[in-house]
Amino acid sequence: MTKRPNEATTCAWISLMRTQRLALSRVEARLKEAKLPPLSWYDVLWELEKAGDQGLRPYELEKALLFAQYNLSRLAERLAAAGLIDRHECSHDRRGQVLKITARGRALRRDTWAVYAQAIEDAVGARLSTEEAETLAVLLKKLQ
Amino acid sequence: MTKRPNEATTCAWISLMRTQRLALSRVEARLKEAKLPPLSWYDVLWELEKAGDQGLRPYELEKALLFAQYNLSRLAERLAAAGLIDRHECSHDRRGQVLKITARGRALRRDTWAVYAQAIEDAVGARLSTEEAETLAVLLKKLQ
DNA sequence: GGCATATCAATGCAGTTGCATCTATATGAT
DNA sequence: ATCATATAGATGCAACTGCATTGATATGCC
Repeated sequence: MTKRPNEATTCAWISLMRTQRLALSRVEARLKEAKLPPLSWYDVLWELEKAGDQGLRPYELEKALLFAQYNLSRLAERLAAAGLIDRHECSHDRRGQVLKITARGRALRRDTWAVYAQAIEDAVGARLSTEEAETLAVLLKKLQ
Repeated sequence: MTKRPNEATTCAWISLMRTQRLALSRVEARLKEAKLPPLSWYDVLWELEKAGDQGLRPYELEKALLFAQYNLSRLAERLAAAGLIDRHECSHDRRGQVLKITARGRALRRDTWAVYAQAIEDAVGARLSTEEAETLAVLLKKLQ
């Protein structure tokens, strides 16, 4: 069945696209200003830090972060080149590898978070009450 | 003053980033499936169609669509090459130009909307009540 | 085991984006 | 009018992304 979006739906769609772009560009600008790497680096480092010693497989990161396979492959290459992660052989699947964060990676993640947290607070926290933020998150999750 | 984002704020931030990516990729996939150009083309064509006969200056489009100047410059080049817009000299500002949609451009915009509208309905309309969509739009606009 | 199929990750190539800069013209101050 | 500054838009180059494909291994079926 085909059904046209109503006014509210279209308006929500447009707001979603615009707001995300605006908010993201503000936050990315802060990171750049602080000479920190882009958010995608943070996202990978944080996932790996949470994963701890056992690390994560690239395909697990792909799913967790919604990255395209080839993008993650290249991002991992850059992170490894920068000494922020290590790529280990995977013992029980010789096609694969295991990514683990290094001490340098943890340090950079921590430094990035200092700036990132403030930027999130400015972009979101300062503009919504706690209750509004909760409502927003709930509504957004319905779209996922 | 520095203040850390609270749980709700962080959660809203993450949902905003993830949900937009997911929703956008679903919609773009539909367009691609239908062999239609990407959303950025639609956005420009629609702005120009709304602007009517007098067209719009590139810098006006930049502001309306939050495009970087160089991106719009190149996008306009591609749209013009595809015969979807015309670039006219600007009578009262010889640095500038005026962009106007062509008949082909209008036709493509219309065809794109048929698919786009359905995709928005599936990505948003089908997942939220009208009231929820309105609330979502209001909350998102507070972040702009 | 042997083969067909699926999954993991890398990569060549083309297209796009970001950054910095450039040219041309407009605007404002004197 | 002259000059300094600001704005409109284009562009060279490097980085990144998307697409399609590849190589390597794993898994399921007979």
